[in-house]
Amino acid sequence: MKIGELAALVGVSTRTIRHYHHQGLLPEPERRANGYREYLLRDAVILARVRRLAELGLSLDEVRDVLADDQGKDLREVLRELDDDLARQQLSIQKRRERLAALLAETDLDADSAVSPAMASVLRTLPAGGSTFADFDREMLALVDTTAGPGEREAFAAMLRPLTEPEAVARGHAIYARMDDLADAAPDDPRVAALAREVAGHLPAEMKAMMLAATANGHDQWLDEMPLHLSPAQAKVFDLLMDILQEER
Amino acid sequence: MKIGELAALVGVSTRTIRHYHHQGLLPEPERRANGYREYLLRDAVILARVRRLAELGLSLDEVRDVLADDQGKDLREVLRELDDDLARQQLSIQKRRERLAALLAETDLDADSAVSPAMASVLRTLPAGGSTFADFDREMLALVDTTAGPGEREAFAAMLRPLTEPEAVARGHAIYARMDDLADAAPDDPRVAALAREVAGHLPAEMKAMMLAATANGHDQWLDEMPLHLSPAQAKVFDLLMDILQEER
DNA sequence: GCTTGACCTTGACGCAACGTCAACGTTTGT
DNA sequence: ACAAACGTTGACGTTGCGTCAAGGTCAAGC
Repeated sequence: MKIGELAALVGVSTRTIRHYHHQGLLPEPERRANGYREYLLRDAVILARVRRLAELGLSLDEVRDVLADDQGKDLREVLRELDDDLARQQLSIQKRRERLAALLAETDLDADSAVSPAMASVLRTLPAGGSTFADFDREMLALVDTTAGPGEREAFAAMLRPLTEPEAVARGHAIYARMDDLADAAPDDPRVAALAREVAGHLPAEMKAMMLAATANGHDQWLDEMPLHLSPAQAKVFDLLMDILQEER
Repeated sequence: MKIGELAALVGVSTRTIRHYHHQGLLPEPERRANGYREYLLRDAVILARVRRLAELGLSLDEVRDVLADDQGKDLREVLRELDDDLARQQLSIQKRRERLAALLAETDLDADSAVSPAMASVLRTLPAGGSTFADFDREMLALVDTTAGPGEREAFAAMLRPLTEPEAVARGHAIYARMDDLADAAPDDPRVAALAREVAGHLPAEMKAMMLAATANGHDQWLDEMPLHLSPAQAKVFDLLMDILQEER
């Protein structure tokens, strides 16, 4: 039979058959005088076998291997690996669907897709007006929010809740202003230490605990990544803050 | 921050970041005097968003679309489609794992991977010695076996069981020989009609039913595909056989 | 004999989402 | 001062075919 007939018989495209020839999965058959490939039933059998394995999810390379040491010895091994692989895929899809469901539930309430709704509501009430450092802080919070896992986001936003109360907002506003003032200050400026203490008094206990845990945990980077936008004095505030937190513990 | 730092911060490769630039997913940042890209925290936020969506399984094109009409209006729609897609994938993986489990159970008993074990056991007892037509028949059976669904295979093999009993094997042997004899005969040879009647008496009732159902069912091809290897007289045997089956019904 | 349409041939590019050189300039640490 | 590490652009490799491109072949109808 001709290639189109074989293709129709087994249910693949002629391109697929030629591809398999090229990959050595299906031997090239005899040619007719006109150059057409002349297939026999055997070829259909082989092709059908290849398709069966390929449709199970084996790569063409794996199919070739399996067909090569035809003993069925290696076959079971490969199939088991494949099954493990599929099991993993199932799990990962399951997790993705769960995250999706959470995301869908969220966006039903709040259309802001940039950050989680929990964080969005926090950001709405945090001080923002014109402070360079406030902008920096907001971006940092947004970043943490987007990189966190689904459950972590709510926990993180909950941690920030105390900072959204009117008193705390006013106090935060002042802190941002004092941070801005340190933009060009020297690291040993007396305002640095004072501000660190102020911040230590301002932050919720849970947040301090998390910051300590994060630095202890090898996630030391979260501070070291940012100094690009912090002046030396501002960076020093963070250093001192961390020292204070360690002592408090 | 430089590209490597951004990459480490968000947890992707620098290549990925440049790829996103190229795809317009992440705006190209300012350059330093030396040509290095200079990233800000905003970029990290955007990049993290892209990654979140991409890891959910959105294509980069879809991510771009979602980020474009940022209203979250289209987002839910896309997410729902994605969820449907994932559900379908879950199902297909589930089916594949079931087929795999069946295949593994089979191959534990029988290492012949060319055909199903049920068919293998049938083929082992069917007559085979030196007959051209017997070879043809075996190949056709193997082809049907490999192209059939998992459940169908056992049913098909079961249908052939009666033909593996000693008496039937001897009779089949004779039929094959008579088929071989018709290789160069004319279609109106008297042996043709006689052989068709013999075959009709030889085949199990269930198999006849299936053959009739297959031809009635638009699956008319199963005969028309093969004549390449059948002489005109041999093809005529099949035609007459089908006529007889129709009358019997 | 000629056209038309349905096949066949080989060859090559396209796709998704990056990985991985290559060839070269820059920065950083000792 | 020199090597290691990092940055730049550019281009090819991967997987499993789909999809032209540019023809040659064959059967049928005029």
